[in-house]
Amino acid sequence: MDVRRLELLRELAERGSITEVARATHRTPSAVSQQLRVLEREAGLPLTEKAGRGIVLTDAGRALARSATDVAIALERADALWDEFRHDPTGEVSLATFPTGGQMLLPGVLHRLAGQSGLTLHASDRDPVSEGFPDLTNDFDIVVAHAPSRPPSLWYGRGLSIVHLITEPLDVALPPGHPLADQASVSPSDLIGEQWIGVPWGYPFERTLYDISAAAGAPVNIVQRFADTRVTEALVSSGLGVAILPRYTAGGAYLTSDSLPRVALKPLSGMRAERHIYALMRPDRAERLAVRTIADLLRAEADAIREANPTRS
Amino acid sequence: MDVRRLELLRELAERGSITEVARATHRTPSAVSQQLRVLEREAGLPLTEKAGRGIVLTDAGRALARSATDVAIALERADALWDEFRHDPTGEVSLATFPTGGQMLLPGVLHRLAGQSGLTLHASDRDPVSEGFPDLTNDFDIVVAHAPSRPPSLWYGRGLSIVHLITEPLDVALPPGHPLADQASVSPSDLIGEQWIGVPWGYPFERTLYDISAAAGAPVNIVQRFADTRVTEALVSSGLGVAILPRYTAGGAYLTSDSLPRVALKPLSGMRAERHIYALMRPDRAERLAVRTIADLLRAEADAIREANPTRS
DNA sequence: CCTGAACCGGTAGCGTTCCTACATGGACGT
DNA sequence: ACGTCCATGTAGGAACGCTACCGGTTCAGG
Repeated sequence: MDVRRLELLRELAERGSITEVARATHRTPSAVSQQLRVLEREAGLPLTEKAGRGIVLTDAGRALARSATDVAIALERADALWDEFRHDPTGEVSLATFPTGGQMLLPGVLHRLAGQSGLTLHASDRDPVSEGFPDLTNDFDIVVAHAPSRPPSLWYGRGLSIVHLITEPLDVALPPGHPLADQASVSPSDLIGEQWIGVPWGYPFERTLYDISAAAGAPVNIVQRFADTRVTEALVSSGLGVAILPRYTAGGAYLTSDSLPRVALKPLSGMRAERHIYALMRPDRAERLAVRTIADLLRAEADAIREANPTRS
Repeated sequence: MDVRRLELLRELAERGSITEVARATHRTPSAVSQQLRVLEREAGLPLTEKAGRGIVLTDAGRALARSATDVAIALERADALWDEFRHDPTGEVSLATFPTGGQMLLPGVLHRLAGQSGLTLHASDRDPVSEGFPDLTNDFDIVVAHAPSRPPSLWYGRGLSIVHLITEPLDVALPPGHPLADQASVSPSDLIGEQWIGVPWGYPFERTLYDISAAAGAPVNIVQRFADTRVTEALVSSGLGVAILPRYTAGGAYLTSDSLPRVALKPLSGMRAERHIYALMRPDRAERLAVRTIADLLRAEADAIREANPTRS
């Protein structure tokens, strides 16, 4: 039983097709197929079965793939151990984040990282359009994701390592001269009749809009829908409506001219409106010293942001 | 970082010399040396250093070897998992035991095993002369050992898997017509003045003789010393002295003629006299389904023996 | 119904890897 | 000083895993 073969089985379990595994591991599909065939012969029972054009794992195959994860974890832990012996968290770490998460965390992380030479972070942003955001952990060491509720139950089933980074309040963004802008906080009933700048269907903050609607007992009137909070913020700033925006990322430095007015962020009273930001990692990758270092930096930066913003719920 | 190389490092940590590792893994010393050299180059720091004719591991080498154990455990667990999927605890298990341990447990275990075909047990006995009994775990899947005290602290340091099988009382063996043979139990002071059949220096029960001597406040008079309990028992049976014998193994069926009288076993009162019997396994080997099956049989047989002998402490 | 796309699997051949056989060199004991 | 033991180099051979290429199957669309 070879570890490399087990690793292939594991990739197959996570990616679902031999071609995808081949692409991810820089091999030919034929090579992958051959190795899996050898593994199956060693196992003595079928690990895959045909399903249409592709194949699916049998129960035995899935179980074996799970144990392959434990092997990978032990291996990466050994790797990390001797990295520690060299005091050398060197290497490359890839990171994917949703846009506002990167905006909030990456500047600080990269500044902290400037001290640590030899450790390079390749970050890129992805739109959290699809529900398959956790799938990115197959291709990135760290995936910064967010969810409205505390434990994203869907993620646990995949055995992902989950690090909670920060809980970010979702505020109501108002134009500067808005009547409600003088209040310390606004309640859902205050907002009846407002025009809303929302997000596209299925996007993150939609749930909060529903909650407001339910709490106020009146529908929210969504006149525009944008995925990019910069657009939303520009519209709110121009007095075209109100919106839900995350507290630590809205009102930032991305307005082109300093003379332009910003938005007023007001906490929502009488209801819970927040999003939880997590770092997701495949458990084997989470063992790498370089990955753990970056994860620690992310958490440190998130803590700094939380402390710099006094709680005014 | 290859698993096979890590495994070699682990073997080196346990066996101490490249030649021994080569012999154990059916390779040439040169091959072992080459692979360790590659591993060292990958690690980027020295794993071994010369010591006289041989080599010793550096601290880093030992640490890496420890993590290699975790990898081996994960691998064996995967192996066992798919054995379970096939409902097939097949394979060969090697076992080493001290003589009376084998006498007590092996007949029952082998009978129980007769039902399970495809699983073969290769057992052999070793004299527990040396202190290096746990070293046998390198060459045997299961080592049945005994110790006078509860947790043999020396064994824990090696990270061995330890399964407690049974606590066997150590009784006083008396000739059938001996004056004390009518009592339910005998105390150390009862035994003052007796002639003892002991064990060679450093052998298991010697400590109990010391304890008796201390409790009685008088020295014990050891006139003969034998390692084999059959000899001891034959002498006691002939009225040539008394001895300490383990309750479940003494008085057995190994007297040649049925007409010969046996010995009377009397519990020692007023002091603790017992030995603890354990199954020792290297943790990776302990994961194998076949090994676990045999270990379970050992424990079942030990439980049966304990229940068949009512406690009359 | 036929065609094209997507995917899995088989075969031949090549490159890499890892082992053996043999030889070298240092450390220890007699 | 010599033999022994142990680790470690070098050359060659065998095995393994990959690529390139081809065939078979399934499914969607005209």
